[in-house]
Amino acid sequence: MEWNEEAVARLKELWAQGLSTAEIGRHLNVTKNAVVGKAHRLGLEGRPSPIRRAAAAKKEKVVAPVAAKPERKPEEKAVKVAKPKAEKIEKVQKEKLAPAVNSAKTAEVTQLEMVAPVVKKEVKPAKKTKIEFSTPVELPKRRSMSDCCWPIGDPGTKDFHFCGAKAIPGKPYCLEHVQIAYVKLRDRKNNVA
DNA sequence: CCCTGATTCGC
DNA sequence: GCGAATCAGG
Repeated sequence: MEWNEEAVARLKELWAQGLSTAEIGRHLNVTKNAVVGKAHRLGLEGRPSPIRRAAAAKKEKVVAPVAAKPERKPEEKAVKVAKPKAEKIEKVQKEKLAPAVNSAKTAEVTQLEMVAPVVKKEVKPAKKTKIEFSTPVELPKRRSMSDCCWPIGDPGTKDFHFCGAKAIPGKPYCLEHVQIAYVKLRDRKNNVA
């Protein structure tokens, strides 16, 4: 991909509009990786990412020394200095210690087992969730199963009601609302634009 | 399994 | 510099 000025300009614009990297990629005929890679290199401010590698790494470090003395002061500098190389070394060491353990989650479990190996097989019964109904609102009743139950108006308000038209056999909605209700994910996405 | 964005690293 | 591969969360 040749990132000429025009391509970069479009990338920046679409990025600023909040489009996803994959969407921008579609517009520019490149992959999302290309987009995010370029954005990264351009120093564009990233959007909220689902993953937080830094946070995850921090958590690992916090979780590990559970049994350690709590008196130690946090070593901000030491954390800041950590570099990719250090991460690699850490990873290697971790693998040496526990070859089968790779995720932070399982690492936590391992820790717990080491602390209290006797109870590791304890099985907790399924949680019972108590369902409470708060100030029930009288809902309009669908007259019969053959009536469309597409909601109209805001639930909880007086004029809220169901469509009530003749429903398509086997479906809870009439023809009009069946068409709204059953939309393929991809199409819905494109329609929203 | 679909999506997301971020990072790594061979090219 | 580039972006596929990979990671990791939703």
